Amino acid sequence: MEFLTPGHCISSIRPLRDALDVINGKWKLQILVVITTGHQRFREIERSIPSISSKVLAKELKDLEAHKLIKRTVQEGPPVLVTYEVLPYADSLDPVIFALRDWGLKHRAMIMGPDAGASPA
Amino acid sequence: MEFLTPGHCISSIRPLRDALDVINGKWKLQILVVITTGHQRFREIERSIPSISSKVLAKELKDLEAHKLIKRTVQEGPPVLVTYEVLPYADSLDPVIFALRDWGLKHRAMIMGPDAGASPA
DNA sequence: GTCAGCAGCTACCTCTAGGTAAGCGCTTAC
DNA sequence: GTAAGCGCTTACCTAGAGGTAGCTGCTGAC
Repeated sequence: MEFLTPGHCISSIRPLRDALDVINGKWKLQILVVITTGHQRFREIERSIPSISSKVLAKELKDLEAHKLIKRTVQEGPPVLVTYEVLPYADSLDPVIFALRDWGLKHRAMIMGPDAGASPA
Repeated sequence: MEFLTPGHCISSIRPLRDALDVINGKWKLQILVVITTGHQRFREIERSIPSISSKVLAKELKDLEAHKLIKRTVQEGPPVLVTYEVLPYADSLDPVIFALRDWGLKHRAMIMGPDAGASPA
């Protein structure tokens, strides 16, 4: 880590805090992934994320919308439909999601040992 | 995001959760960065991270140690010294830290507008 | 009529992260 | 002797994250 010299400490920490302030909690990135994979309806998203509740989902969706990461669209009709989609800006989070996902895979492998390639559930 | 098709949803989410379970909270990555930059002593780390308390720092350091990300070394002497250093395994988190840091920078720039390059504090 | 689905919202609770303040035993410096 | 630094620890508190349950008004299927 050549760029991380003592003097640059604060300048490395502040952006980290900025990022963590936005994507904190355990749900936001998961929700982004799920919407990206094509689940655009509220109930659909809810069912795609194990053990999330509708209350939490509603709150997180509002947060994500406030941060300009997703867009909520209401299709009027007699059956009112709501769809969520990720905004282009959310794509900038891809490196974060990839890095986290990769590390999660490695970490699980390290904890389970090399003999546990694909654990169920 | 070509790899993210609906069918692969769960397989993308689980690693994400695994990772978030380990580096949750707003402090752990910051602490790793600070130790990496050469601050190895408790008080030093504490002073390097704005507004962290010794209580929280002590707890987070224990967590990081339990996750095999840092090592605590006690140098006996009459003045007992404790040093913390990141373990090689923690380097695997570099991509995560980089991605987060970069995104934090971009995000701040986007929020502040292009006219706010380097804000004070 | 009844049940299910849609997209949430409300009220209630618990649990944890985290903040505040103080103090411990030790050592060195003044 | 007093103050300050070291590496913490304890006790107390608040804020918010998150879980549980049930409900709304609407529509469509049986």
